[in-house]
Amino acid sequence: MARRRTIGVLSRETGVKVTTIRYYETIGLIDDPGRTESGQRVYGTDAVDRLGFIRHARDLGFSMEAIQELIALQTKPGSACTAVDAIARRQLAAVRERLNRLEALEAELKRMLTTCEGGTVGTCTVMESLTDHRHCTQPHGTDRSASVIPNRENG
Amino acid sequence: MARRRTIGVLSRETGVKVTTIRYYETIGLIDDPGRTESGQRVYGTDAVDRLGFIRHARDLGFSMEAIQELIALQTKPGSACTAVDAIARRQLAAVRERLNRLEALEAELKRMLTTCEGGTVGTCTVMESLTDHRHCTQPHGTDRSASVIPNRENG
DNA sequence: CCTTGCTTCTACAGCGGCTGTAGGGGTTAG
DNA sequence: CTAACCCCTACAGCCGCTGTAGAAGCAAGG
Repeated sequence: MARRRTIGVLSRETGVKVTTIRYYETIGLIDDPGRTESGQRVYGTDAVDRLGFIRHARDLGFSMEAIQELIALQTKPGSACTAVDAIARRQLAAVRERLNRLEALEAELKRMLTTCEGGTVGTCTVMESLTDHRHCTQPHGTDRSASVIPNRENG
Repeated sequence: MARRRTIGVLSRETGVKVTTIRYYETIGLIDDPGRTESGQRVYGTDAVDRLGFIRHARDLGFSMEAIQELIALQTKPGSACTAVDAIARRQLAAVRERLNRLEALEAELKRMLTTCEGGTVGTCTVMESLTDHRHCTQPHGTDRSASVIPNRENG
C-alpha cells in the first residue's frame, strides 16, 4: 500500500512548494486532480511529470505564458515541431540579449571598482561614476525594457 | 522667466516617468520638494541629479535597497568609501552569478535547438529535453533563488 | 471671461510569479 | 485520545513599477 500522493508528498517529490502547486492549479498550468471525500488533492504520476516539465522550463527562464503554450502543444503531439522551436528560439534570443546587457554591466562595475582607491565617499570614483550619468551604457529615454534586475531573491 | 520645473518637466528632463517619480517619493528615494499653493510639486536641480543617479544605478542593476544605502552614504560625504565599494562589489558578484547562469541556459537552449530536426511535437527533441529533467543544469531542491527570469518586459 | 486641452493631484488596483497568513478541518503516530 | 502534523480556502503582500479614475489646476485662444 503506497501512501497516497497528497500535495505534500508531491511537493517533496518534485521540489515544488505546496503553495506553488496550488497556485499552478489556479492559473491552469496543472489540472485539478482527484480529491478524497474530505477534499484533499490526490495526484498521479502525470502530475509529477508535469511539474518536472514546468520546473525545468522555469529553470531555463521560460515565462509562464511560454510554458502554457508548450504544455498546450505537448498535449497534441501530432502538431508540427516548428511552434516549439519558435518558442525556444524566442527564449534563446531573450537569454542572449540579457547576456549582452549583463556583460556590459559587469564591465562598467569592474571599471568603477578598479579606479577606486579608497578614501571618503566624497572622492569615491564609484560614487562619481554613478552620479555622472553621462557614462551611461544606454541612451536616455523612456525605454527601460529588458533591464536586468534580479527578482525572487528568496530562500 | 524659466518655467517652473513641475513633475512633468522633470520627467522629460530625466526620462523618468511622472508616476515613477511620485513612486520614488512615496518610498523615500527622493524628498517631497516644495509645492505651489495649489499643491503641485516644484523641483530644483538637485532632483534632476538625484533621479539621474537613481536611473544609472537601476540601469546597473542595483536594487532599490542598495540605492537607498548609496543615497544615504552620498548625503554624508565624509564617511569611508569602503561601504560604497562593498555595495558595488556585491552587485558585481550578483551580476557575475547571473552571467554564469545565463551562459548555462544559453548552452542548453542551443543544444536543444541544434538537435531538433523538425517533425511533430511527439518526436521533438526540444520537448524531450524539457520533459526529461534529468538533464537539469541544477540540482533539484527547494532553492530557486537567483533564478534568471525576466521582468518588466514593458514599453 | 469662458472654453479647450493639457497637466497635475490623490488613491488605489494590477502586473508576474509566487509567498505568507489566518482560521479552520483532516489524518496519523504513539 | 492526544499531539503533531497535514491539508483546505481565501486573501494580503512582495518588488518596481504602471495604469486607472475622478477631480482640480493651468496656459492659451476666442
